[in-house]
Amino acid sequence: MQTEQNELIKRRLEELEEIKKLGVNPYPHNFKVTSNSKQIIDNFKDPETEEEKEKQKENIVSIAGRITAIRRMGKATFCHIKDDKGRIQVYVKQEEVGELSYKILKLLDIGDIIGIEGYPFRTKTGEITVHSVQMQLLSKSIYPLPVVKEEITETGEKIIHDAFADIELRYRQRYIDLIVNDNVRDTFIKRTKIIKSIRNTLEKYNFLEVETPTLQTIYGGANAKPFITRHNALGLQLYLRISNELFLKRLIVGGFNRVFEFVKDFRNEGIDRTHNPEFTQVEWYQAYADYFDSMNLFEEVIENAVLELYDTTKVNYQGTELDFKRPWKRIKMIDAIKEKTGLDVIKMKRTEILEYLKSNNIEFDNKIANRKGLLIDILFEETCKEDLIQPTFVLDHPIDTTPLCKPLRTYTLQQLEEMKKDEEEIILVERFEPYINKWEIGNSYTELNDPILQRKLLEEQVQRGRGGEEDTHPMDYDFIRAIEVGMPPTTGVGIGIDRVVMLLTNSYNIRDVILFPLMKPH
RNA sequence: GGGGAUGUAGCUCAGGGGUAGAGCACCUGCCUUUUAAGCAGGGAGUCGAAGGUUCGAUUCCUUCCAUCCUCACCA
Repeated sequence: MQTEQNELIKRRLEELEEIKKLGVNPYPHNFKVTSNSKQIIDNFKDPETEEEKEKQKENIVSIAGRITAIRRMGKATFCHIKDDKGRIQVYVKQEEVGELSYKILKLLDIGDIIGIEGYPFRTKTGEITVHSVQMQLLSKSIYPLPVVKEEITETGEKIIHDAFADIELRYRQRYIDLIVNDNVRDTFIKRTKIIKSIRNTLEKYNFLEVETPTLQTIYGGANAKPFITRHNALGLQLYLRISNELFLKRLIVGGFNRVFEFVKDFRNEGIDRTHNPEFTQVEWYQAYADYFDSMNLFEEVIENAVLELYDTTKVNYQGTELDFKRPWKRIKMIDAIKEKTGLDVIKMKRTEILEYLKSNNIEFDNKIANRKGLLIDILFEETCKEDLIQPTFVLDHPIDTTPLCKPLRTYTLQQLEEMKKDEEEIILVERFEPYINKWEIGNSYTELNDPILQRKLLEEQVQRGRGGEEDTHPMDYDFIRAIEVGMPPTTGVGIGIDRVVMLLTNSYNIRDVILFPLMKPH
């Protein structure tokens, strides 16, 4: 659409000129607001006598908002204006606001922002309305908004006409989406409340909120493809973080015993309904604690957020009732597989698992065919994940799935040494993943703090990368040094905020919980 | 990247080989308690883009672009 050529825009530009000719600044600098739509409606009391009615006229409020509907009736006009707290009807009579103001009003459109001084009253049809004694244009809109009309039928059913529903436009022009669609507004308010609640719970337990770099010279803390960028002055290749894990652990080494950070992570991978290239996580790290402590805190953090929003632990997501009440179900990955398939993967040979995967048409990257632990992980994902609807912790993954996690405490040092020599032996680590509605919504470890093993595991990752495996963890010698300096026993957690918000706001697509999701330019 | 669907007025949509339709929005007029306000009249479109077939394409074909769904990829 060519802005200059659009008839509606042209018309509005003409109106703008007319307003200026009347000596009125269409973009004044300020307006004193003393109330809002919700407050007025909540505080309104119907007068019981004529005397009271007259008295109410002295109760002048000042509100401002955007015009969302206009009904002109000659020398009087009704509009609905929308402010930060909701919507309210305004009644303007020429006789009362004066001829100039009424002339201006005639030049106004849906989308314009006005200030109103007046007194609340109830109309014949029963709507609480501000009877305007003064009206001021605060900002003239020249780009036409979609006009959404609501009809409330006799049965009380709400019908929305001409909703602004084009998904692409809604994402690309979120400012319009927010003006027009109340449920969108509501979702993002809830998003903020969820983040605030998580922060509150962590602060209650004396976690310190910190900030770590987004631009990193070595990325790490997860297995993912990074975005690559460049610092000109230093002539340096940099990465946008895929995780902040290694920095938060450095802080644990540095003596902050409890830290957390809300971060944008960036992963250069596919986009779908649960993945956006930039997404939000909160990670926290706690010294002198293990993954059992993390499970407890995880449940509490999420349950608190749900309670904060809904005063109940039950939430409907796309027709499924999810109950976030603590304690959540806990199941070991190995047991989940056994329950579902009858297979005892610990006893099985690698080749037997391979055979099972193939005969069940489960696809996987051939490069990992010789890694028994990763095959088990795939087997789990393909067979068990679909049943994980209610909040469930899946525990104790094979060590091959991560180089940053500590083996189970049940192994003796000697056992571990022997297991490492035998490729058929599966070392399990103290890791858990919380699943809700089949989605991983986080990750947690009893963190590896043995510098010798840490170095060895990262070196293996590098070897695997050279062998052609994708998304292996890069070497970070400074991180190794930090662990060598000595990290106390520690546990850490990451939560995918976007997915949690999706679940708690009944949002189908991750883009519905990200204000400005990535869109290709036209 | 594979498969499926969609793209027509500011918004929501219908239509269909012969040059474009509705409701709302917009414009003009009437209207001082309306509320999907009403009544009367009017204007508005490169039919996503580019090629091709055809006397003629918004419609059929091809390619491209964008979006959604789905699969693959993504601890």
